[in-house]
Amino acid sequence: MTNFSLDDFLPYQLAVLSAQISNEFSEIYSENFGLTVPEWRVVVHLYNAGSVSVREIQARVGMDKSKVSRAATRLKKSGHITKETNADDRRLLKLALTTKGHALMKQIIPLANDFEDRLTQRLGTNDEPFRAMLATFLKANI
Amino acid sequence: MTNFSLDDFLPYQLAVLSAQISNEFSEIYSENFGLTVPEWRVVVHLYNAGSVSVREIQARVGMDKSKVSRAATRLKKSGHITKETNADDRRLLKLALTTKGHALMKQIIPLANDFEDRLTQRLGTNDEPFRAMLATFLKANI
DNA sequence: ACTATATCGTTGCACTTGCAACGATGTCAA
DNA sequence: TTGACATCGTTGCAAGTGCAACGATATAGT
Repeated sequence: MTNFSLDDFLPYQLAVLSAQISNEFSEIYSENFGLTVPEWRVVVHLYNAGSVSVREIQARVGMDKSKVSRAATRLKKSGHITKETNADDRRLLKLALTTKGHALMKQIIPLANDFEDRLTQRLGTNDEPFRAMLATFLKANI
Repeated sequence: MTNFSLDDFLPYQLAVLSAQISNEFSEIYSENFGLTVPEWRVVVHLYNAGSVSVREIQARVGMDKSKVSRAATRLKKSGHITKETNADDRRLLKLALTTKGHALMKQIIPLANDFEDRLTQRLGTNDEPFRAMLATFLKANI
């Protein structure tokens, strides 16, 4: 009697869609540059925000601080970022891109933009309401 | 010069949105019924499809077969499903809900529907184009 | 100055994950 | 029938995850 179709269930649909897209995109920065998803997020945020703490990245990109910390450790080892302690508050770190990290971003950004263009075409969501909904939701939930 | 905002990047937006929703919904079946996400997906599919193999679940709900296998092991231990070998092809399993598993679904379905209603209200996506896009994309990519 | 409390980033731990390899079973061609 | 190959579900393993606990540092009240 009671019917329920997983295919039509919005949380499931979003999960599948998101996982699919995330996998496709991660191939770009994984295969070409050896980055993981958390590393990618950290690098992007540093590119935008300059020198920031682990805590700030955690708050802004929705990752646990241990995830940020470990991504930062790997990124430092690979030479893409530096880690200094903040002189004003020595509990804080100052993460920042190195020249190498910056060069990396310069390479990835065009690829990311291309990917997004192709994606919006595929989804047919170049029109605004969908994107506006996403932006509103994200701002409301961060 | 080259600018790039993670907040406006569609794959990132979808990932955050999906993770947020998935966490919220998983609280329902996790706290109330002790299910994990893979277990939930297996149970739902069995509820719809009756008796099916691991392979079929893997194909239909987008999970690795090891994930399905482990979820099935846990679900059998908790008494929600049975595992028999298919007599016609003894490589295959026949997974099926027990009475207990069926009763579980009867309890969860209303909660899932309520959750989805509240979610579509929150997102303001009760209108069709967004859902149609999702459905089209999923069918095209499975 | 001193104690209690809060915050920051790291780490230990148990758990999950994806992937490859495996044994078991089935298929098909010679 | 036999042998080569494909498919199914499970498992070993390395890596990633969330969470709690920790040491180090800062803040506030007395």
